[in-house]
Amino acid sequence: MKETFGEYIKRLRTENELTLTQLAAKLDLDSANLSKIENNKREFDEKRLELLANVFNLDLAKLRTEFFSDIIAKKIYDNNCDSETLILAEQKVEYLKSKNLTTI
Amino acid sequence: MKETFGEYIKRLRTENELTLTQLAAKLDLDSANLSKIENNKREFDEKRLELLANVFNLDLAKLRTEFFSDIIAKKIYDNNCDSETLILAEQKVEYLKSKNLTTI
DNA sequence: TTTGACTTGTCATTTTTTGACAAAAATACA
DNA sequence: TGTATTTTTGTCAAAAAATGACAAGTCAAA
Repeated sequence: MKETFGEYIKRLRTENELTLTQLAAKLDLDSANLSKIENNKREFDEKRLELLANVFNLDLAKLRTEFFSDIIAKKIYDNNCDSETLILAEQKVEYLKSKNLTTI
Repeated sequence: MKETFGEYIKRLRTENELTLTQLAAKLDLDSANLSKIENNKREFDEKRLELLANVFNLDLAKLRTEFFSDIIAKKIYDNNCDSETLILAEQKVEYLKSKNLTTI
């Protein structure tokens, strides 16, 4: 079963026997805020992905996939989007690629 | 072939022979900003979806699907996310549903 | 009951988004 | 042509959202 990005960080942290304070320091983050991230009450900031990958020796590309899939899942979930949304999104990605569009 | 949400609005507008100014007024929006939306230089604001549906007599649910798929597609595209991202996202949506999680 | 680990609440600051307007560019058309 | 209309682009103050920081709370183990 999948987990949220916050739960993923928490698992990494506990498996590596780090306290919130210890990991927060490595991520240049307040431990209280890291707690919120782990409990899905704040978002992890994209700019810390590389740092996170280094701390736990993770593949950055995979971590990015975890991260962005999480953001997308939350958007779908929070807005009660129907099952077609992701299918349509995939088509639109292809369209954007084909047009080489510069979006906002 | 799919189109962006902005292009979709532009098509609706021109097919219905409205000027930017005319449609912008109906959407309570500055025509200059509507132009930017149509040209993928600004985002359409979710709060105007219902208004848009009314103006062109569209199904709001379908319009929402168009809208959110667009946002997701742009995120994927802008961040060069790999093809697994959407698959993972779908799994995470199921996970969120199963846990009835309240996200941010 | 003290200590360390974690959680929650709050708020000023920073960052991002939005609305609004001016002006330039493109288009239509007499 | 010249002029009116439409569309696009640039800019910026104001509004909204995200972030960092810190205080104070709970909880569990020693």
